[in-house]
Amino acid sequence: MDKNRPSNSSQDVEVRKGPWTMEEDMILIDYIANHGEGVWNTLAKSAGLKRTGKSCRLRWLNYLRPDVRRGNITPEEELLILELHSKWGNRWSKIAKHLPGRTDNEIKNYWRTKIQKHIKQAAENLYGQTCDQVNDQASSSQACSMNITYPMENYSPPSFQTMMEPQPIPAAPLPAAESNDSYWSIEDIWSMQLLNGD
DNA sequence: AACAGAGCCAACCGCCGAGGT
DNA sequence: AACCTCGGCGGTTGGCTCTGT
Repeated sequence: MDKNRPSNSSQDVEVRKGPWTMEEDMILIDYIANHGEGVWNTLAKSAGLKRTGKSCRLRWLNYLRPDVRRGNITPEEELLILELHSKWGNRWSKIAKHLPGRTDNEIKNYWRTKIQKHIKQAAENLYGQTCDQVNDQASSSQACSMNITYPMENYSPPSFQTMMEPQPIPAAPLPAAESNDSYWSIEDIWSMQLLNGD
């Protein structure tokens, strides 16, 4: 049984799903502006929205909140995401707390699209195999499960152009930090992410 | 211009832990 | 202690948009 099933009580109130309309957005914004965030299920009912509390919360946090930043992830943000992901793995909300205005959902989506694509490419370049093949091997290797971190205070970010240009493939999967002017290249980080099992 | 595939992202789903009764 | 409700989280999906052929 789903513990999060909206508490419709006895009367099966119709619950809307799918994309939010502008009217719904306005209702939600207006209600929160006047009453603040409260118990989401109550809020949804009181505001007259035929949505679950969870849906309202998600919409507000990921889209309607005034401090939500939208648009491209900056190179600095990308590096921070990589850094924090290496520490915490898929703890998106935790990572998002360190990126003001970014939501966990946005970071998660960004990771799945942009960064995983780079990891896949790096893996194929490194091993001449498909990412699936590499993942199969990594998942069976104890060495690949270790959590590699790299101190941010010692990190000197490369330029955006450098990051986006194809880098020479490192000879070893885990190059020494000293081998590249004392900081990790973006490809190194991606490779490490790969070997961490992601 | 039309189609197919890839990319992107908003939203839903299911699980878990906290807190209240 | 057991149960219930709620908020929060990570994973997944559906559909829209973009890009290449």
